[in-house]
Amino acid sequence: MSTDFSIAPLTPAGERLLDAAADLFYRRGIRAVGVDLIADVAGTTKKTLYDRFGSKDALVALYLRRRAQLWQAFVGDHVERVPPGPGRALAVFDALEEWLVDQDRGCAFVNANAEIGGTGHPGEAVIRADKAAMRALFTGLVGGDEDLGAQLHLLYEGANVAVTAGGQADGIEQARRAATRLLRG
Amino acid sequence: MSTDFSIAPLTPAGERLLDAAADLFYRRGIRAVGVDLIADVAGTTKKTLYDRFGSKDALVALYLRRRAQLWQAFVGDHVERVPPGPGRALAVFDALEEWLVDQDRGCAFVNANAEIGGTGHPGEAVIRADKAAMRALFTGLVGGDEDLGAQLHLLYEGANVAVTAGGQADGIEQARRAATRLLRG
DNA sequence: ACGTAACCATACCGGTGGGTATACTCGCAG
DNA sequence: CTGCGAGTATACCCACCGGTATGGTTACGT
Repeated sequence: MSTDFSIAPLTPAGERLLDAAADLFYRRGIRAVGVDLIADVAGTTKKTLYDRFGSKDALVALYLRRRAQLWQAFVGDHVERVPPGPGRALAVFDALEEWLVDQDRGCAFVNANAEIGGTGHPGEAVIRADKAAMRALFTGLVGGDEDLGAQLHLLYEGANVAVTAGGQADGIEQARRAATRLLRG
Repeated sequence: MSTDFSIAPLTPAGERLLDAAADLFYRRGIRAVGVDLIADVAGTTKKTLYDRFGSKDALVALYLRRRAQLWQAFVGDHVERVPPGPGRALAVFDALEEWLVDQDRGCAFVNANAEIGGTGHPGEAVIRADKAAMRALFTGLVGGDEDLGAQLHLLYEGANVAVTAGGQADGIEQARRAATRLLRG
């Protein structure tokens, strides 16, 4: 299970382009955002975009890879601030709650999958890898119990959807409560 | 909570258009499908499409409304085949499993939300309503316990995502097991 | 001093997007 | 027999899509 999606260093304009693309792709959707707009927002030109990334698809894949890195670092930090034990699994839900304050369009990977799933797009592998990583994270936090890890992961994904697409304000709190009950065995 | 999205009767060409649109929107995504293609697949013309539906947005909203009706009827049938009791909540997961055999692109509402969420699109209300209906269904099936209903709903949404975007083959089975444990109190 | 990588500006390409216009045929109800 | 709703066929509109071409300006390493 290769989860190593390292990102090569970028030139300044390339960095600005990826920043702008990430923000626009997440907030408006991938197909809804054209390369002209990305270059505009980044304060550069389409030429530079294609010089750096080669294609829109490659830029999309890079956006997803970087997003996976950022989120996994974010949730990792949250988890490590809690003493080892069952509380660490619950800390993932705290991390999600905090993350969603700014990122109110839900899971970027679920959203991207809606647009590029089943097309052979280079970003699909990144989506799968992130979901597998989250499941593995939960499994690790509960001492290797793969069933329990998978079930906590379902609550995590469900909370994300319920809050975002369903407008259910207490989705994460409910997920935490259900997780607590599952953790009690 | 208005969940009444009745669908007016359609002319024959209108029916074919809605059928074609529903299939294409679900399988390829909303923005990825143009009105020309829809008219083509339906064996009619763009003119007729606009005569019947007025705009692509209206057609999308209708697609979502009809999809919600179909799914809720499907899951309702499954539930009613099981004797009253906790088994009925588990039957929803059986329904989902069966449904996903053909509909392998996951939840149409989650996917649609990825594309039109936050844009003021007429379809957004349908998405929210379907999620609320599913939560209410679970709550009703467990005798009105809103917390338990919401938590089962999270497992349902999570399973849908894990199977589709995550490629997790046993997602529904894990959801069933977690649900069983939550139902045991 | 020279090459080169990074960047900017602009124009262009074919294809497609949603949506409109015109004009014609059919079947049916008054 | 006339009017109308449904449908067909085709052509058109402008905006935007992803992607390319040309040509020029900096700054830096050798």
